[in-house]
Amino acid sequence: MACENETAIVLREAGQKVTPQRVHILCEVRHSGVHITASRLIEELRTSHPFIDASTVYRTLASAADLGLVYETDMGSGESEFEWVGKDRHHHLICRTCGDVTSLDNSYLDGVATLLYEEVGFQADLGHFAIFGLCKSCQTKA
Amino acid sequence: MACENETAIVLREAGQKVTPQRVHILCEVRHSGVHITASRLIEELRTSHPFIDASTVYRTLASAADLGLVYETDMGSGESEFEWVGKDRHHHLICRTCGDVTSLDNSYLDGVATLLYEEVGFQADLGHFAIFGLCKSCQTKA
DNA sequence: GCTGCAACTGCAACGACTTGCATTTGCGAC
DNA sequence: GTCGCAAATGCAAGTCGTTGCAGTTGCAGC
Repeated sequence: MACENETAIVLREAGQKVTPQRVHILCEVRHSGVHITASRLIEELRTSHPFIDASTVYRTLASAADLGLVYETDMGSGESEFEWVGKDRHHHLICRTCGDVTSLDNSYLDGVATLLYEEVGFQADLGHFAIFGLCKSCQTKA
Repeated sequence: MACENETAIVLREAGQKVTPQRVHILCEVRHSGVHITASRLIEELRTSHPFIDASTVYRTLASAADLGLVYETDMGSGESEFEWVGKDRHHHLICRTCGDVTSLDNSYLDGVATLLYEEVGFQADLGHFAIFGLCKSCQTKA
């Protein structure tokens, strides 16, 4: 797959060693589409590459998150979810009732980031944000 | 302490049973000033009330958070922090480098909440928010 | 003051994630 | 091609927080 070569290149450019484990893990995240929980990822890897240890998965994901290759988001369920970083930065609206996740364009919070920098001097890292609340359909149901 | 009576009243009004464990736990949160991590809370309770189980602490805090008595915030360290709900809602700016926490007035994010409700129909729960980034002094140091 | 029941507690087991350490491995230098 | 070392891996043990369940307890009604 071209994906694997590309992932390897990204890793090498980031100054990381290119190991089959890392490539497999990151490819899996990449292919999984949107979010994937750590446990689900480990589950999937167990079938395709049974020799990869869970701790390796967590370490790889943590270092990838540090490098900005993936986003790590706490969805409030006690499990972290991971997502391959694409070109567009976006946020997530998470419904407390039904657990539904909606993507939200970056523009909403950009203003806040600018404001914070101008007034407080705080350089907010608003690249990926989880906002909890009540979604439209759950509001009408309640 | 007057605090304990008051806490008991709050609990009863919320339709919860008033047990010594709950009163102790909530008083501890209240007295701890600003934020306190769950593990630190359990630590403190172990000295003052050694008979309280950790699971009771977590359950009490979870139900208190549901009732809006305390805020639960994920500070990104893997440990949740709890804070007694005062009159003012506010947010936190957390520096990724030095770990410093600054309080932020509620007004900054109110606009975002309104915008979200008008445009997406999502009722965001922005009562208490943790924003990660780089604080002023760490920016100049870097 | 007693009774009944729903809610709360404590225990133990469990799942998610981290950490320490010995071994292995990628890869740049020779 | 092979050497050496830093970095990554796998294993096992440990921590943090959650959950199921049986026993206990607050408290409203009598």
